[in-house]
Amino acid sequence: MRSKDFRKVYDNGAKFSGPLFTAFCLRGTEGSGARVGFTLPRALGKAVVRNRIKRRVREAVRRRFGVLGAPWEIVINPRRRAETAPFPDLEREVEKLFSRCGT
RNA sequence: CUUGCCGGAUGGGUAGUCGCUCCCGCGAGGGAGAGGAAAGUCCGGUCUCCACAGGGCGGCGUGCCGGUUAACGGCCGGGGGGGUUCGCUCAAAGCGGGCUUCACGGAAAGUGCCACAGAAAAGAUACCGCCGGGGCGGGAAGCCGUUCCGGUAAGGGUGAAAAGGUGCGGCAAGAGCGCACCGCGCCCGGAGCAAUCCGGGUGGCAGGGUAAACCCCACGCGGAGCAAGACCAAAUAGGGGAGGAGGGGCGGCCCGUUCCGCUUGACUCCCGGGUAGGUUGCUAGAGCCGGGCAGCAAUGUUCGGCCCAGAGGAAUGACUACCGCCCGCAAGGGUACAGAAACCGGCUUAUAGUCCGGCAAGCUGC
RNA sequence: GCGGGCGUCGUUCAACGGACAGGAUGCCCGGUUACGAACCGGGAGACUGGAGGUUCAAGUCCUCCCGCCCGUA
Repeated sequence: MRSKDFRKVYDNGAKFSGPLFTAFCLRGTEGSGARVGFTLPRALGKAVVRNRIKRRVREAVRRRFGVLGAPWEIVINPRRRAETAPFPDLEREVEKLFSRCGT
């Protein structure tokens, strides 16, 4: 069912591009919690690189999760730069995305 | 001492804040949490399910000998080739040592293929040359030219490869034709479990290469894979069974609403298969650490101690500070290869620094 | 997890184990034309993905790596 959810967000969601990642956002049904998914294709690098990117992005999302008011369903496609970019920059980008969803 | 190359070992540490997965606990809280290769998936097993009388054919794999193991194409030991280096020796040959390397059964079972060159490439062969004899021509003659018949594998030339090698004798010229040494085959004796080695005798010598060409011989192998497999099990559709109206249809008695039989069947109950989903398999094991014993070793065995990730689109982290190590006067920079997916034994490949061993250069000292 | 295929001039395809790895297209030069296209003539362009091995000889056979593609549960 998870891959169906991803499909749904890709097909119907709004697209936001940034320097560190591309995100697809879709307003979820009221009552259910907000959900964020990540995609890490092999093109991003080997397993070590993919793991590191995922953990940094997830940490940034975790720290700014409160900014998100409504139960959005968001899929984030990180770029390769997300591995080496300074963490505050990554955090700022995530916050920008979440606050735009709020409006 | 400094570089470079090749093997082997190792694979940074201590705190703080905020998180993740699992376990223990009523709770507060506590505990555990990537690797030597977790990688490539090149081999072998464990474990599951499926198949299976026996035998033959076929297919795939392995290939000196012995050991080791659950098993292996791995590992250990030994043997035999090749390469390199050192020593013995005036030198060569030879012998011995070190290092290193080898898919190392069979080409006297059969088939195929060996380009070009070359006379000839596999039942050998006579192109040139060499030697003997005959004919013809020239010349006074020695002899020269030419042609025919025969001998020859020493020499030339070709080739990756041409029917043992070197030396002496021998011969018309030659030839293992004879002899010595080396090589090879066979026989005998000895050492060794064996591969094989050593010694003696004997045969003048079998006979090109290729099996990572087909093949022959010996040995081994049933097939799939944890998305294996097992259990629980919605919704919807459909299947089977039981009951079944006061509904529909057909039939029985002459007819029929009363009676009886058959059928259909709303509806009720039960059953199994099974999808989504969930649970399990799932981590105590050919396990790790230390010691003893057996063995040259791989390895085996025994005693004591320890419990060391189990997730499931997948946790093991993010950030900060300080200390290591390397580069730099400093500011500062660098700190490899790389992320478990049922589990285990190997192989292969990647790897910054640091340490150990070996080799090769260069510099320096005695 | 399992099992199958491919890698050759810039591109796309050839090459019984045997000479200088061959076309097509593209590229360059010259001709033709008033100038181009088309056409004609000539030329360059590859150590066959990498490293070893077998063989007298390897793009081809064998082993190990690298990269890419496909099938399947």
